[in-house]
Amino acid sequence: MTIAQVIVDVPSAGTDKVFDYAIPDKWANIIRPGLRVAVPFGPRAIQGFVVGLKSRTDIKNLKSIRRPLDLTPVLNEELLQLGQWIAEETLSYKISAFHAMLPAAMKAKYDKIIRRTGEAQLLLDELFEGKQEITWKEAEKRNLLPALHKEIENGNAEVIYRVKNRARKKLIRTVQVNAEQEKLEDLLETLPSHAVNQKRLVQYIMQHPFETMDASQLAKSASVPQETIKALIKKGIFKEHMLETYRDPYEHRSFERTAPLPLTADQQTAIEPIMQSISHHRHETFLLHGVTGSGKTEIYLQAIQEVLKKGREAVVLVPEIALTPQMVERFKGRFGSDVAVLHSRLSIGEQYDEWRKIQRKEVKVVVGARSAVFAPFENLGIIIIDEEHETSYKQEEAPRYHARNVAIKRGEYHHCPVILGSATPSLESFARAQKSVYHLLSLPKRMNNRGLPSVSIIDMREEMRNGNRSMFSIELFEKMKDRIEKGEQAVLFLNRRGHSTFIMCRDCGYVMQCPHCDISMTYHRSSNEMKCHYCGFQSGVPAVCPECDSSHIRYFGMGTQKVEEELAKLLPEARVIRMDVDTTTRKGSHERLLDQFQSGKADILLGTQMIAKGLDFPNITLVGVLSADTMLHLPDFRAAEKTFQLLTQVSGRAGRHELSGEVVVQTYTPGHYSIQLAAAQDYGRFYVQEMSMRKVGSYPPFYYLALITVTHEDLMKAVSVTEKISAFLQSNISDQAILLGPVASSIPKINDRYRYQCLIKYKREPNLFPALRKVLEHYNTQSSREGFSVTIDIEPNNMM
DNA sequence: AGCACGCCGACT
DNA sequence: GTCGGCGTGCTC
Repeated sequence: MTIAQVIVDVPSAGTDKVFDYAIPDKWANIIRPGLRVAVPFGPRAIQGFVVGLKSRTDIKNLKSIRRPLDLTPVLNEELLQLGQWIAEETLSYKISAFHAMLPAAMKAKYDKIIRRTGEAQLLLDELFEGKQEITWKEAEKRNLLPALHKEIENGNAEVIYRVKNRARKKLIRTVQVNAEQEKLEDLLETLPSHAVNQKRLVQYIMQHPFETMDASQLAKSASVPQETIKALIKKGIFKEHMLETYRDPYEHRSFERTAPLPLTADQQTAIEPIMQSISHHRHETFLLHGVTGSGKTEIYLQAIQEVLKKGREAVVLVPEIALTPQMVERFKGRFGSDVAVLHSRLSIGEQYDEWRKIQRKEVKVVVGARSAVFAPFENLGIIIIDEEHETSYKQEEAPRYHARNVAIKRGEYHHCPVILGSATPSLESFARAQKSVYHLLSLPKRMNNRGLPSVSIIDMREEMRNGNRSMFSIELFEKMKDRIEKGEQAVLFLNRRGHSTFIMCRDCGYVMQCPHCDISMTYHRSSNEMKCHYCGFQSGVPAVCPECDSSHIRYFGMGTQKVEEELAKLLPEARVIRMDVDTTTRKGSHERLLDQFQSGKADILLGTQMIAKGLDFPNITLVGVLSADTMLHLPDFRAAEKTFQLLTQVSGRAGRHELSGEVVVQTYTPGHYSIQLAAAQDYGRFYVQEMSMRKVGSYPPFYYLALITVTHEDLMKAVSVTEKISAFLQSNISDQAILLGPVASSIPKINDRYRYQCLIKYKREPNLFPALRKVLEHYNTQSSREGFSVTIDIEPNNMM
């Protein structure tokens, strides 16, 4: 007998192991590693992943697999191994890792029903309303559970657990005419006179003969309702076929094919080692450091072309917010229908279909966000990560994996190159390139000898001293006016949405805080409400100070809404588009706003983070950064790096084509090296300077970090558990490692839960991971019911 | 995670 | 005496 080893769909420390199941004979040829199966688990039925087969087991009362949920494995041998590796590296459960690697449609839904088994009885008839079964939910709602419980005990009803497979394929109904011309004519006469639709449809198909046709399209063309077609199917006039199809998110778009562009000398030099690696079937990680507009994408495209020529496949990762139609167009334009696109703005069904195209080998290239790194290709020839420094490549929920590490792992397996591209590489990557762990490739110049935009730094303290209390410096204001007159476009960047960052009482200093989080609330003018950007709590705006009843309430700080208002006042002739989370929540709104801007329906694009990337519009000649300091003062050792990256990225939006660009950076700390060096577009010097800061602070890339966060509703409980964990870890690490804390998190309370944490900085600590594992096992099983949550983040993006 | 089993307080 | 509160431990 063969036994299946199964990882069950229960994310907990106690169940994070293999469970053995017997394979019923009828499934013996189907059940293989990588397949999803429905298995009994305690009283329930749940989903599981087969990870292996074996011939014997010590388990006494072995249960059997109920049924397979797939016909072919959804995870191949490589991905099964990769999942287990991710679970180890990120200290998460195997089941969570498997789910992260698959489209959401593969995650099973469960339902629970009560079915009657006994003979017809008066009471049962009443409970079931004459039906054979009712859902648990319905029984709960109608408060029937106590009565039903008795019937279950008496053996008149049973509880059935069902695993629902959500991975549904979309089917379309097609029809073929299954009747001679004569028969149709007969029908036309015999149909009753009121059957107008059927008559019209028969006439239509007599005039427009066809082989096979999509039923809904036929209904539309003949202008009859769908039911008419069904009626004729019943009469045997049509033969129907259900045809499997894909939900195509780019159905109504056509992409113009592009040919490879001639490479510049710099591009040629950069691409050469990549081509070598491809042709020698060799794994190597390249860091492609190229200034904005230096033509990195063309290198990607030509490297991919080479990979396709060799009959292998390519994965391109792009930050989620940069996955604009513009970006997709570049790949679809070059490789046409060989491209699948994967990102979170697709519906679950669309994601599943794109994934199936990859699995069935109908595409050769995948362009996608973080999770596309798991594309189930079996013959990978290259993995490209564009904007490799982007923090969105690290998943913020468990499993907290970094797509860069996963890509390199897969590159090793497939013996293929991994390209990390950026104008502002993360310090970690650049340091590895310096140590020749990665192979550094540089593109120091912009394409076609276009100069980098000129950057001027404006000291806002100086403006203030000169009596300008507006949010725009004289220079920025004049330049905006100038662009509007010339019909050119400007981009204004502010890393903060809402209207005012906080409101404060001028008499007593009261600042309105979120009652659930330890953070000040942001004023939103459009809805006239105070919002907490952490938990979403909203409340009205106080007319008087809740503390001292004073009416002197002032609005401090500026957000995008406030800037929009100011622009309307100061530059009423300017047409402004605002892009932030508040204006782009609806599906497709992101794309629509950018289209409007591109087609010249606005002069100024005002926005947050999301406009910093990938915008490539020829008419932008001015970029204004309203406050370069907002990020710089965050309690984060990467604040300077993030500021540098952001300023460099934003500046790169200007003057990418014929017109030259200018950038105005407003700041209260003009002397800071991250601002100065971003203005000079001098990555090299920034790297040296920032590395020395990191060394002094014992931060990455000199040390690795592990952040342990404990949350609890009760402050004292959170503190004491963090202390215990910290003491335990201290005794399990060497004196090479540094343990900091316990300290309150930089946001000490979110959603009514207090947050305490400790941080470990380490270099080589073989005992650390086993110790962390123990912490999780202990606190997540025993204490979860006491309301603790303990999370461990290896190499955290931020310390909050 | 769910669910059953089991051991203590407040009711018909 | 029993119903039901939720603490404990198991699920192949």
